[in-house]
Amino acid sequence: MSATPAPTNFIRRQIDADLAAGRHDRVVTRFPPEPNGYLHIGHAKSMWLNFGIADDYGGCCTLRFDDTNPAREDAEFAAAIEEDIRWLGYRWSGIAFASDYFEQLYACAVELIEKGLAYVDSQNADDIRAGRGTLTRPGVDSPYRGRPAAENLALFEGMKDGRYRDGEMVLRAKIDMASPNLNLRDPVLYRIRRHRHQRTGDQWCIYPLYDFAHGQSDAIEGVTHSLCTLEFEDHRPLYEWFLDRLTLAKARRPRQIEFSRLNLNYTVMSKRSLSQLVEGGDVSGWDDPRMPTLRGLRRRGFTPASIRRFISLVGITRKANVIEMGQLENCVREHLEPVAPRVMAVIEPLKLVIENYPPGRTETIDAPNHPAEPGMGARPVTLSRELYIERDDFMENPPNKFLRLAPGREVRLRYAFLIRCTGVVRDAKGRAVELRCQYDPDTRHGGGRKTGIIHWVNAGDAVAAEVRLYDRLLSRADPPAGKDADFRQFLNPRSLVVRRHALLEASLAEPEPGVRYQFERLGYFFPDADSGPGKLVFNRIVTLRDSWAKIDRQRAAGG
RNA sequence: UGGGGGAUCGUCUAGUGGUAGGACAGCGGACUCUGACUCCGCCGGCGGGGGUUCGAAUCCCUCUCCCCCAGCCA
Repeated sequence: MSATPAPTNFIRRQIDADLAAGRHDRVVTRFPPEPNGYLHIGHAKSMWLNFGIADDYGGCCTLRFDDTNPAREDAEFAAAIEEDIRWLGYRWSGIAFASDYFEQLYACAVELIEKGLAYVDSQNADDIRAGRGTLTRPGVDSPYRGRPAAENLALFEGMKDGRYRDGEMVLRAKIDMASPNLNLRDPVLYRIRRHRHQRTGDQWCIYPLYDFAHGQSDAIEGVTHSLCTLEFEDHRPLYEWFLDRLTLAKARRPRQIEFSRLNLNYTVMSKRSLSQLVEGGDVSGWDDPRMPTLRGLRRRGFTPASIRRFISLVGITRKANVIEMGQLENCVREHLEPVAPRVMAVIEPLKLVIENYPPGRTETIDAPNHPAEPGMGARPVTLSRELYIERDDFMENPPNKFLRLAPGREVRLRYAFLIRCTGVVRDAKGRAVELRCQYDPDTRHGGGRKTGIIHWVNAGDAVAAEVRLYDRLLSRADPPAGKDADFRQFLNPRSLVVRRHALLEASLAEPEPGVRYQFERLGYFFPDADSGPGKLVFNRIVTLRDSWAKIDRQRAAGG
């Protein structure tokens, strides 16, 4: 067992310094999703950080929904988010909504107006955009920038009271239209939006924007460290600009610290891209087992612990990164290997008849549920004259290192005896449909491993099932990312392979709820939500490491 | 080409003037009734160039490359 790396990072060091300097005497963080979609594994990084830090420092972490844009948000998303957070294993110390603070935020806006730091702009969106300038050219002042405070106050109140049309005017901070930081070029604080809000209903027709709501919400909640992703770095001066000027919680200001977001290769992570997959029908929904959403990972069979472990391994820095999917896969293998009960299942069955095994006879084998954990017990497995093996475990003209079955070759049936292939029954097209074998009863407890070992199921009592084999969503590790880039052309056509005629050993007729099984030699599997009485559907969470596949690939590549 | 960030093995990450370490991947081997697991070994890195210093991934200068920002989204 390797030593767990010390869970330190630049953020924790900053917190240590803040505590040492007496800037704060406790630690308060928050996890602030917008309830406009489902959580994905990138959010897991934020949760790991925010909840983890609060926990380790004896502080608290609230769940705060950033619900400042009623046009995009709804209560169903909020409920789904809560469910996903709990599933991942995190518990919030309190729950809040930015909309809880609408009244206070409004008061903050009034305070800014009174101080001459905000004004109502009657330009339309296009004019505001034009006036903002560009990356290299400064903006120009709005013709309404000089409105006296009293007029702004009256206008803003009118906005609140619904006396103007949507988009007719906005409230802007009066900062600096020539700032090299575009966020400081008189950012919009409030817009008029007549849209029923999931929580406040029709009480408001003006809504604050993120930049104005977030920092103040942090301050109201007593957040000490506001952790967010790197793209908000340029917003920090604005975050602080408000805090510097508002009477709200001036003494103990939250500190915003940014870290880089999580990226995984062979998939996409942005809400935009994920929506495209769902809307384009490329996946079955937000919980499709191929999706990097928490719901997708959950349905696939990933464990919360493996995801948390993954995040802890990946670490927290400010560097752009793309983590290898293999890292995540390894984490779930690492979790499941010592705990997953072993069973035998044949995904693509090929019939096998043991010619010298008496018809009608059966025997029962006690197969251990785990090779290294006797405490996990054993289950009975039936063996008889007719079995099914994996089609891949037979090859007519095997290459050198093929340790499986082939005409004339010998192999061990897992937990049973050696068999030798003595004949192949073929269909009209010459495809093998049945193997004839002879077994050697004296090899039942043979020691040492001299042949290959293959798994099998008994024809008489095997259970039918559908098995869904998942692979990476995309065929390309680094798909095009931009707004107009079409990553969908790189969808992996084999990201889902359905095997409808799999056969499982009889013990799997009623899978234990919540248990991830290892199908020996194949991978880890979990019952899909589509499973029901009389219909078994298993998802492959991840394959086992497979050095034969590697040899095979090399052979194919090298000729 | 304005501003803000970032560059350490293939990938992620530790390091904060004193032997560049870990994880994953890869390669080789041992073990094995899972080509699994486990174990052992190997491979492989400080973006480039200067400077300071007894000593630099770390400090200074310079160059290069990468990411983010022009929503009344978050």
